Amino acid sequence: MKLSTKGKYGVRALFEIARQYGQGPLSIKEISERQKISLSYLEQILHRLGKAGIIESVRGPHGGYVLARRPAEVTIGDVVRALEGPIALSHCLEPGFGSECYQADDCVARMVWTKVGEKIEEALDSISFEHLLQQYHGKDRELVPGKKRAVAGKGAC
Amino acid sequence: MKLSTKGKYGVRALFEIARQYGQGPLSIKEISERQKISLSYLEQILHRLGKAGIIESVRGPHGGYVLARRPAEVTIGDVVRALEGPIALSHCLEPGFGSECYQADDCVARMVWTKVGEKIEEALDSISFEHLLQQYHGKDRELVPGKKRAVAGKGAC
DNA sequence: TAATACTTGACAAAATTAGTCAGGTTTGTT
DNA sequence: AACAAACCTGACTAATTTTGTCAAGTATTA
Ligand code: FES
Ligand code: FES
Repeated sequence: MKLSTKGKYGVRALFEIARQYGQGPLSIKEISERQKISLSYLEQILHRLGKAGIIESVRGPHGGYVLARRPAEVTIGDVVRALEGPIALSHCLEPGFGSECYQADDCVARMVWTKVGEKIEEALDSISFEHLLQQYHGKDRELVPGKKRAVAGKGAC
Repeated sequence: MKLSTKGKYGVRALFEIARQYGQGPLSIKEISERQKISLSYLEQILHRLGKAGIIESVRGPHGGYVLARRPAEVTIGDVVRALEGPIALSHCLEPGFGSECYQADDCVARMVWTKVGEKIEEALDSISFEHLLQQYHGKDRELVPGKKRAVAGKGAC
């Protein structure tokens, strides 16, 4: 039960874009540097978020990415669904699959994974980027000399 | 966000053991046949469940596995934790890791994945095998001639 | 004492994930 | 018009994890 890096990087990248909300586009290069995510990999991630309608791209010089909606209207769930596919704990609970599963009406486990999946969605959808921004601004952020910022190792959030 | 087969097979195997509760041990071979899970693979799974104190093994002829507690006291969460490790969406949220993460106090994502993780645990722990048994017995289980029973393909629950 | 059943650890095939790379195309600026 | 900044696309590969298999045990009881 781990999140893939796509989901984690996606949230961090989108957080940077959300932070910029109302102040023009943020370039992919800038995001890559601030969050220490490989530029090429980030392209894939942002592209998916674009296709999902969460962000919009502005081309040309001084272009970049912009949030497509207000931060309060973008949830962690939107990002996770866009990057990790639908929340279906088992393959046969995915949207199109239901009808194919010939033992659906005799499957004890179905109820279990369905219910847990619903709870996960609930939790993911209850957190918006507005919440993240509020939390971020609420914190003490003095620049102590030796203090490091977001360096994403393998295990980082 | 998928469950591994270990977790899914584990629940199905334990369901069979729970069904047998109070009627002596159920052999690994029997479970393997009823749920169509490879015997060798099942050994690994049951062994882990044993180490976690969820089941007990009875050796010798007519031996097998028995639930260590009443079905109502074994939850899906117990099984998932035993087979997939602690529910930590990100590596750095795992039990022993917290102190190592040097950016924990400056990590926006931490709150998100912690909260979602808690919700998942809540959902998993709210379902016991007693619930599964009740649901199972509540269903109409007539043996219609052509009807097939649990054949676990790759995508099955 | 033979048969049944659990125990352990090593190993390999398959699938997935994570990330790179090499080209594009679009668009604002000069 | 030309240039450069920035996004777009798809193919490709290395690393990791998952999913098992296999072999050689040890324990127990009919
Ligand atoms: S990276 Fe460790 S708390 Fe987020
Ligand atoms: S196997 Fe399809 S519903 Fe469970």
